[in-house]
Amino acid sequence: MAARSKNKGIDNRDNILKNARRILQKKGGQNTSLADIARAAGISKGTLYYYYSSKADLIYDITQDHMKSITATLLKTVEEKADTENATDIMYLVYETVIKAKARGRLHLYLLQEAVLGNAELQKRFQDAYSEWFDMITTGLKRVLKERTDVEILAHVFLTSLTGGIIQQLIGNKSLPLKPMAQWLTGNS
Amino acid sequence: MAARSKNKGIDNRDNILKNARRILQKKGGQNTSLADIARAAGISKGTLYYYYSSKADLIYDITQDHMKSITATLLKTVEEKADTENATDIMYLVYETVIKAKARGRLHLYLLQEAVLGNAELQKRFQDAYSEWFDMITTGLKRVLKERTDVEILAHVFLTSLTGGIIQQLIGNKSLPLKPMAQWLTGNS
Amino acid sequence: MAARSKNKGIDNRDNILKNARRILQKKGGQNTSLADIARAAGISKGTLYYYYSSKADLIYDITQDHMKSITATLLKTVEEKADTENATDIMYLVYETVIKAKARGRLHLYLLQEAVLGNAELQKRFQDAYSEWFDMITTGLKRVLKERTDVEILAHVFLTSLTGGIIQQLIGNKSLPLKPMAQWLTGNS
Amino acid sequence: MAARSKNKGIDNRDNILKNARRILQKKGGQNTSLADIARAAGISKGTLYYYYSSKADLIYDITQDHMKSITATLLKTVEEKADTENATDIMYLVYETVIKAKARGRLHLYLLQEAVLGNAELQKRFQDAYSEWFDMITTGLKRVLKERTDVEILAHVFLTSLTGGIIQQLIGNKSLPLKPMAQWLTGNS
DNA sequence: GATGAATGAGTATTCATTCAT
DNA sequence: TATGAATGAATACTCATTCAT
Repeated sequence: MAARSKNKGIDNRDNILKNARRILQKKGGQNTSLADIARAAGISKGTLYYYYSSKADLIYDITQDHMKSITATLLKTVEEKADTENATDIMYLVYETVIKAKARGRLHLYLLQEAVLGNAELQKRFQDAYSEWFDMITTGLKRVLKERTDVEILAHVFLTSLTGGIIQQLIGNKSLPLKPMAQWLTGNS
Repeated sequence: MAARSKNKGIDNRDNILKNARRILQKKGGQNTSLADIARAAGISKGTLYYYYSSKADLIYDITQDHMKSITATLLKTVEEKADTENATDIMYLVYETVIKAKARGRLHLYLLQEAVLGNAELQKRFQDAYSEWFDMITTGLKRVLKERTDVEILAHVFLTSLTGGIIQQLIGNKSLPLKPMAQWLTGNS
Repeated sequence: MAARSKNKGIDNRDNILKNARRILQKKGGQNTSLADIARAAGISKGTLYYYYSSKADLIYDITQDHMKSITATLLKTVEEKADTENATDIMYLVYETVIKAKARGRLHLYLLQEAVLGNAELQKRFQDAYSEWFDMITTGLKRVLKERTDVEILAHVFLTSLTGGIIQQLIGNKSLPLKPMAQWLTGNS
Repeated sequence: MAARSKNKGIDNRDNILKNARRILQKKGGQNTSLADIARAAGISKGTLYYYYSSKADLIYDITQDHMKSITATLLKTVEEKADTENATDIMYLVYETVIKAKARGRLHLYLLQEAVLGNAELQKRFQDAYSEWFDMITTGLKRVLKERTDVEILAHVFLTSLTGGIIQQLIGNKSLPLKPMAQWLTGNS
């Protein structure tokens, strides 16, 4: 829709992106204006519009960045430990790591809202991210649970549960028994 | 905090509530102003404020309504069928029923956002709802899966997965294998 | 302009008046709505309009009440003590009594504003009050300062200074040397 | 509290200020909205907020302007004529000049109200202005009434009387004998 | 007499977006 | 490249006033 990746001033875009994510995580989406983001990035509103032709454009790139960040977290946890740890520990670690990053969760919820509110491009990005994470989880689990044939279903259950866990964390529900849940999920036959 | 359930003009409050939910589900929270809600309810903005002293006040009642609606859906599915159906079918039915109600999901996401954005009253309401649903699910499952001792953990996994499923549905992810997931969840030993 | 002293329900009007003055003094004019006044008087807004056909109408009666209250204060101070005390003490007492009644001063300022903002009836009321107070002061001073011929000018200086003193008190200026000022005013030859 | 004198767009701030004072003097504070002020200044409401981040912020600058204007008037009258005229004439001239500027008086009353209604910053400004005027009057009078030791008390009486005179003028009281009052004030021994 | 319900015009404030320089 | 200035439409909320019962 909007012109993206103009290839000009990539460092500037990076600077904007970093600061935008930082302030969005701190203040929450609805409380952050473009003026706030510009100020956080140390540039003027005019300059912001020089690099991003609309708010939707900026939000798309922020989403991109955000998704990559989650993917990196998953990758680090799943890939690096897949050989040394058992499935339960990995799953628990993912639960803990992803769910407890509350500021990131708040940003996630905000971007979700933007996507759901009719931004088709953003929705596509979320769907792609889900696929990507699904593949990573499946691949990781297959390496540990070699003999199991239900890994894909397990991955779906786990991923949806992970998303739901983020939500629960955001509304302050501290009582989720993440460790037993991880045990239960991997204790399947 | 805000005076609620003053018992005055209950019918009109109901009218407002119904229409507010309807339009919020259709247009999404961020795109709906109090003026829109008043228009949808066929009253003036002034009248809206006669019944609800602030937007937060109105949203709280909408949340109340919304939660009750989900609870009723769950209750109907879980309680009524608990004796005649097996656990897998019940779980699948809940998945389908709750997840596929897309408009309701959009409202859910909006209320969630409001809660997360610092509305403590609303957060409490969400936490209470989670407890309530957890109890219902647990009770229902215990009736069917009499011999199982892991019902509570199963309930947690299922409920988080259910929430995550709502999110996936909202971003247009049609590929969740809900039936196999339900089977997998109840197939545990 | 508006129909006043309808002779019906005088006690109710009195009740409204008393409570209106009380709450206006407490909360200040701009922060007090007719709803507040009705609530303070323990009646509905509808009833308020039954007794007063407009806000201006109510404010006129409040002004009437307020002026009478100041007049009574002046009368009590000037008349009762005119024989036993000297002019300086009386003047100082008036200064102190009128200026230090801060809540009443705040109401005075509010009514003043209303009058100045184009309410001719109210302006007339203020002018009449000034005349009345002027006469009282003059009469009182003449009784004490029998031989003086400049009493009327003194009364004008004193009355304007008194009004100015109320203002100074309202903005928190505590440094007015009221006693020396009273001495100075009566020390004239 | 609010960021003032940002040094940006001083000319436009001046334009806003001038027009704000003009329209406030004409219509009175309660009848003038920010929309009115913007219209009077020939700019949009948005632009008004570009220069003033809140109504209180704008009002503070207007007060500043207004106070300076009165100070300048006083200075011109007191300082320039202090050597050539006698005390009575100076005092009378101040009475006349300050009291008769009715539009300015209306603005004064409005700002007073704002200050009294809990705006601490504004109250401080009024107190400071009183001190400043007091010093000017005292200095001016001392130059003319060299031998007098009661100049400070006289200055207090005169300044309060001056404020009271403004009020009387605002409610349309034309009968104040300013000349005799000035004579009386300087005729003290 | 008394009131609850309804209203509509008005208020300060926000913010994404545009544009001349 | 970069920005300061300007905008207008939108937003939540207030309040004096009306009126049917």
